[in-house]
Amino acid sequence: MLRLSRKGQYGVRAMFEIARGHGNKPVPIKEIAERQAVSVAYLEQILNKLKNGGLIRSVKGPGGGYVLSKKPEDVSISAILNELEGPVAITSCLDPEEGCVRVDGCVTYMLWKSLGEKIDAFLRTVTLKNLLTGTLFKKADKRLKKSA
Amino acid sequence: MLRLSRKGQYGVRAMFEIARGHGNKPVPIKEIAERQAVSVAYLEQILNKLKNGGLIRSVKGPGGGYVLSKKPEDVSISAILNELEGPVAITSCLDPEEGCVRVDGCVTYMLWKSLGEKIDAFLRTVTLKNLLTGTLFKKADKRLKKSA
DNA sequence: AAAATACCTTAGTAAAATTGTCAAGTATTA
DNA sequence: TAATACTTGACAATTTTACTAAGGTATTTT
Repeated sequence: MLRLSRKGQYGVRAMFEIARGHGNKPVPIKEIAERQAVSVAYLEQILNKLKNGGLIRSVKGPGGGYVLSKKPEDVSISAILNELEGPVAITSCLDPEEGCVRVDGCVTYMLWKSLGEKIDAFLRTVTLKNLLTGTLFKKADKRLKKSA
Repeated sequence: MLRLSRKGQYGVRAMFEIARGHGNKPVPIKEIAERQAVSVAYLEQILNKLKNGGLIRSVKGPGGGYVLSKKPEDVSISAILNELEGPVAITSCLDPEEGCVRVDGCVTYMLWKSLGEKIDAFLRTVTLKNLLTGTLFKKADKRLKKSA
């Protein structure tokens, strides 16, 4: 249950690939597609959304490709998934576009809302930098080093 | 993103209805269906799964219905959703039945695994009792009262 | 200038998952 | 023994996902 769509997964991995090239040359879409074994055409749709969201910029022409708009440590997984799939909304009544039908006495409303907030809070703490360095929990790691 | 299926939502609400009658008479399926505006036939499938999972028992004959197998405080949301939809598996590579294809260097593996664990940890802390009393965060509430 | 490279956009579509319905039962008790 | 209530399996409608296809635009190197 609660599975993330492949689009979201591809998006995060694509952002990771672009982040790897941060500071160097732009990363061409073809290269990303090969690494992920996804078609260029499909990846284009995904990167297009991320571009419209301002997370990446594109450089046209030979030698072109995609570049991060911000530093890797300033791009959270939450931001990426938000752009691709909208906000976390465990139930439709929590979706800003749909809204709750049965207003009266929705006992589970708070449950799903809380869960959604927990999830997003976690995803906001993880950035591309964390993926690059392999340290998922920055603060936890620092604490460990201090106490060691 | 990360939406829970209606089956899961109905299941939790149905368990809530059954929990409300805990200690009294069994709750007939017809009553649950009316409260939730779902067909009896569909609800039957859901309750059947929950019954096979040992979360509820059924009482046949006139005056019969469904009863909780355990006390409300011993039934977590995690247990309910697990029975209906299997374990939390953000990606297919984390699904026990599918497994990971690209074994080498899956940078996002830990990310999705950690997220899944966070989610399940939260859902294990919330029980039907919490829904009944309206106190989602038992411990947090107690702390607040103490410090007040 | 023109050819090559690479991004950009929209429309459509096949497969899979979801969300149910329907029919024909079986078990229990007033 | 009739009424109530649960049980099971098949299957159909709808929606979502995960793409493919096709044509276009922008930039740079030669």
